[in-house]
Parts: sequence; C-alpha cells; structure tokens
Amino acid sequence: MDIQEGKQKFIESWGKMASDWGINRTMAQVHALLLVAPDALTADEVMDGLSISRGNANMNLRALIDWGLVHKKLKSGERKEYFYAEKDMWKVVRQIIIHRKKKELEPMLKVLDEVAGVEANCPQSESFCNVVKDIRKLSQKADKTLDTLIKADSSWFSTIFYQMVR
Amino acid sequence: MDIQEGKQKFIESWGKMASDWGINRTMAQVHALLLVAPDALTADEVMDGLSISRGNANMNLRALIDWGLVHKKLKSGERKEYFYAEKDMWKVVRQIIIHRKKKELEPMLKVLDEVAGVEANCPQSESFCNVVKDIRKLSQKADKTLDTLIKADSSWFSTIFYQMVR
DNA sequence: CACTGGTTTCAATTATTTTTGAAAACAAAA
DNA sequence: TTTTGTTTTCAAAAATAATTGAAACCAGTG
Repeated sequence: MDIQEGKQKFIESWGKMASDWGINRTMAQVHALLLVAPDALTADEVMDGLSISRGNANMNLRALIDWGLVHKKLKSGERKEYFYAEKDMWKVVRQIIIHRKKKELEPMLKVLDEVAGVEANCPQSESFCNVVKDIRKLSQKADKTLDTLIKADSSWFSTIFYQMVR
Repeated sequence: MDIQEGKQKFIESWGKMASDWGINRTMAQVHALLLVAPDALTADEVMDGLSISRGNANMNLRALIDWGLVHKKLKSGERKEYFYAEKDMWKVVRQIIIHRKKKELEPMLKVLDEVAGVEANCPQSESFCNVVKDIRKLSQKADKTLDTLIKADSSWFSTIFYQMVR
C-alpha cells in the first residue's frame, strides 16, 4: 500500500465510522481529507478530492467549522478561502465532546428533569420511576465528568479521576 | 404531567437520542417501552404500544436481544413469548459498550493498523503519518480502557484510573 | 457602475434507511 | 396428520437523509 492508497483507505474508514455514529459520512470524509492534507485546501480541491458537488463541499465545510474542527485561512493576494483541520487529536476529541454534549446529552437531561417531576407521586416500586431515576443519575454524572474533561485539557486523567471518585 | 405522559415523553426522547447516535429510533423506543413496563410484554403489546407493524416489532426485539439489552421469558401454559429489558443501568451501559466497541471501534483499529504499515517509508514530517499515528494511539488507549471497563463492572472507576495513568 | 471570481442557498433529485404486511415457517395441540 | 396460534422473513413501499447544480449573492477591481 502506498501513501495515496493509505490516505484513501483512511478517508473511507473515517467516513464509515462517522456514519455509524450518526454523523454525515461526507462531513467526516472532508474532515479526514483535511487531516491528511499537508496544507490548507480550497473548496475546489475538496470537491475534486472527494468527487462531490460545490454545494455539498460548502455545506460540510461550514458544518466542520461550526463543530470547531476546521478553520478558514486567507492567503494574502488571493481571493479564495483555504481550509485546514485542527490536527491535535486531543483538541479534536474535545471539540466533538463539546458539540455532541450540547446538542444531545443536554436536551436529554432536560427531558429527564421534566419527566422526573412525575416521581413525586410515584410509589417507590414503580419501575418507571426507578428507571428514570437511574438514567438521570447516570446522565448527570456523565454530564459533570464531561464538563470536567472539557475544562481539563491535557492533564485530564487526574481530574477525571477526581470527578469519578466523589 | 401524569405517569402516562411521562412514559410517552421518555420513550420519544430515548428514541430521538438513539437516532442521533446512529441507532435505529424504533429499536430504542421498544427498549424504552420495555424499560418502563412493570412486567414483560408480548410482541403484540409492543406493536400496540408503539403503533408499529409485527415485522418491525419482531426485527427490533431480536436486535435488542442481540445487543443483550432484552431477554425472552416463557410463561408456563402460554404459547407466546414475553420480553423484558435489563433494568440495571450499569449493565445496560456495559452491553452497549461491548456491542459498539466490537462493531465499530475494532474494525476502525484494524484499518488503522493496515494503514499504519505505510508509516515505515514516511518522512517524519508527513502529516498523514502523524495523524494516523495519533489516532491510532488514541484508539488503542480507548480500546484498552473500554476492555478494562467491561471487565471491571461496578468498581470501575478505580480500575479505569489505573488504566489511564499508565 | 459593471465585471469577475468566488461563496452560499435551496428546491428538486437521488440514495439510503426503515417499515410494512402478507406469505412462509414453526411448533404445540387436537 | 391437521389445525391453530405464533414467530420469522423479505420484497416492495414509504419515509428520511444527503446531494446536486444552477441561480442568487457578495465583495474586490477596473
């Protein structure tokens, strides 16, 4: 396998994994393409690199910027925009956590809080109440742990441990 | 909000969250329905409860059993099957981790290993190699941590800590 | 101002995923 | 064996998500 094949395989597999996790496959492929690119790319280079339309490229590049995984760069004298990916993998993980926590964990917690209002007039044995209570406890723990992790940055493991044991 | 509304809301929101994470929405709703049900349900009760077809109910019940989140139960004298969900939330989390790790993390790691073969003839500066190297390191760490977590069960936090600091 | 090189938008199309429902398969009971 | 109650399968239909591409837009430049 040469470098070119390797890149290709990496891009495909990054896309596959993303779509397993409910993230648009093309968005992940654009991300992968930028990750392995030695320099920032233009929208046209992304289009060519992945054989996708201008609209598609644009949408997914914007989404990646929204996730904080890709940034724009302007080259002096040039009119077009260049895009490059954040390559520090810890930062990447961190951004993904921030984004998905906000968009998915937090709304779920909100619903659980609402639903938990019912608990008051719940007989202790009622399975619904127990399940909600358990999931809520777990989610809150996850929420706090992720908050700590987000703030913690590189020395995360010791802070996470502190979070977990209390 | 009464109990019935609460259950409804919980089922909806569990389904929504699942589909955000690339899991079939109906599968998660069946799971939620069984989680909040005081007793085991028949396929027909699931169909009615969620207004879905027999085929759909059957498929998703089987998938849940495959994930280890739901079990069958036979009542003596009765011919039909009853289904009930595992309600210990730690076990639920554990099963989900086991399943997704096997189906998603492991294949990704395999690809990374293959792709990493290229590294040999990579100049140190080559961004592709660095990215692959970093992701691989991270995934392997995640893989090991999850293994430890899966084995660790309830006293997980101290074992995970041990895993993380080394 | 009008032109040029670029980006963004979004209705229509295409691809993918999920669901249906009727037929087939099964297995316990008659 | 046949009947009956049940589960399973899977091709076709429906629902959902992603993609295209052309028009609208935007901002420097002449």
